[in-house]
Amino acid sequence: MTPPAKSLSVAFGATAPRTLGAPAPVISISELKIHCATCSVRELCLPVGLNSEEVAQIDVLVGARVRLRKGDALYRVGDPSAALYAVRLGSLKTTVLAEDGREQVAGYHMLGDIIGLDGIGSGHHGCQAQALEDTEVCVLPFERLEDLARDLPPLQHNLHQFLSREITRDHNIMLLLGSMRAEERLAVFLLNLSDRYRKRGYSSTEFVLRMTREEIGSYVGLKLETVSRLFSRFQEEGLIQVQGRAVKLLDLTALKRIIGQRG
Amino acid sequence: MTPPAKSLSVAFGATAPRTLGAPAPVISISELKIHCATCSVRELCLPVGLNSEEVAQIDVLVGARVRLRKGDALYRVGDPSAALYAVRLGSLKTTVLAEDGREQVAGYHMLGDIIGLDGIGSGHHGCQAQALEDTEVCVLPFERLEDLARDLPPLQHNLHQFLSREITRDHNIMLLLGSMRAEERLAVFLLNLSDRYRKRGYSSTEFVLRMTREEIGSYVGLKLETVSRLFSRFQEEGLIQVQGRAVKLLDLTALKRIIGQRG
DNA sequence: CGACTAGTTGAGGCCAGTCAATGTTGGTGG
DNA sequence: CCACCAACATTGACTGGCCTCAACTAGTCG
Repeated sequence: MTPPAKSLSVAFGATAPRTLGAPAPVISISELKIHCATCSVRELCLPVGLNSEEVAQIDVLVGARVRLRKGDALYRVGDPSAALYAVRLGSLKTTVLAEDGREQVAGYHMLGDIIGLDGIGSGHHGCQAQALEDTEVCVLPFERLEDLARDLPPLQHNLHQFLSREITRDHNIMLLLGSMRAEERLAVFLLNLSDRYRKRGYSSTEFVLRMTREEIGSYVGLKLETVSRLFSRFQEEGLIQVQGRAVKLLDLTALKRIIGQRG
Repeated sequence: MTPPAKSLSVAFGATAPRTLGAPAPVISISELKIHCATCSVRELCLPVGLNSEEVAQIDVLVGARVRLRKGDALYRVGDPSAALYAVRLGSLKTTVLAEDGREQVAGYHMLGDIIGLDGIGSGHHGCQAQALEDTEVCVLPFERLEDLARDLPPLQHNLHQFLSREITRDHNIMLLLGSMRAEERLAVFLLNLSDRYRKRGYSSTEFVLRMTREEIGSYVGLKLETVSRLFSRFQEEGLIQVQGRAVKLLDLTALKRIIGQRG
């Protein structure tokens, strides 16, 4: 349909990252090939067994890297969706916007996460992805991904797994938002982060939050003051230690015990 | 991999519907072929243009129908996931379960909806699907669906659209649960139902709810008493007319105006 | 240094939850 | 056909958890 090289730059033109409210976006697009075969996050992006020949085929797929500075948007609501993105470095938040301007953080994404899955259906993004710090993502043009998936059943299955897992993840957040008390929500949030850091080889008990209290609140359906108060209370109770965005989880068992406790 | 006929009954053995709490499930599985080509809900299940030859191929895919009686579970949390299901008749709810037993309704599904999308990733269902009335679904064995999708790019794309749309839908519910007031939530719920009935050729202003107040409440993050009170208030204000589960929307504009109004 | 953003903490209010009593509906069996 | 029962729904009184508003502090960046 579209010539391989060209389609990529078209995709970029359409989904050009830009600082919200800023007039002229400054983005670095590295055309230097990053080979999946030597990429340190490969086992996160491509979890099931692909042999080296198959990985080589995926290498062809990966169009380029995009570098984002803190605050830059990778894509915004309504942008045409032409690609998925694999987080190589840094982290992002995705937010859904209501018509009246209300914002809901739909997810926080770090190393190895695949984002942009929501745009495939309608052809344009239903949410916005924004870098929480300096960030790098690999671009996976979706049309090429579909083509390749037809030849590589394991890749096809992988893709379905990513989509399906995202649905399961969202269901769990719905459970949190729909039926948990403030305490529980924050405990779930912290334990979830802990788990994800652990899986990536970082400390699961000591990390730096990349988002503000307000952003945390938006994610778990609370106001920023409530988040702040709960952090303080958890600290008083010896569950955690907080110093601004630096968090240390002191008592994982107690945190887990909070979840499921009725009022 | 698995012989076509056998794999189907295996799938049924694994995901056998059963009444919750009932000792012996009574399910009707009709082995009679329903041909997609003559199915009245085809344009809902298969939205993009497939030619008649391609539809014939999908016919081969559809394994059987499952009949469910009100209350029967199509699948439950933890059941191995081997198929997607297309709703041919009736309606279902899907619910997520917390470890402590709390239940959150994740969605209501009617004519033409595809469910079971959450199970693909992990290989087992992360939620439970239960019939709200007498219901019939078509079984789409997932392995065969993946095989066929490799030969039929439009089908492949369709599948991705379904998965992606489910994600977008979930994001919108997260927005609702995370940042809307009770009034707004119920207005969104009613307008969403209205819209879906309209798209299916039913009245968009007069319909019968298939779920209890408690189930509505679970879906939108409210208690059943709050749902009941709001229905009464909407009626007093002339927005709707309620008689048990029969609902008539009298003022769609006013209902839409509710959404986005800050406390 | 001043302006700004992010975070903490307190006082008070309100929306939705809780508890409880009563009404309504639909299915079942005598 | 009607009596009965269980599930569902409505409504009221009260409570409480989280939000709102507001003051203050701590960093950060030009």
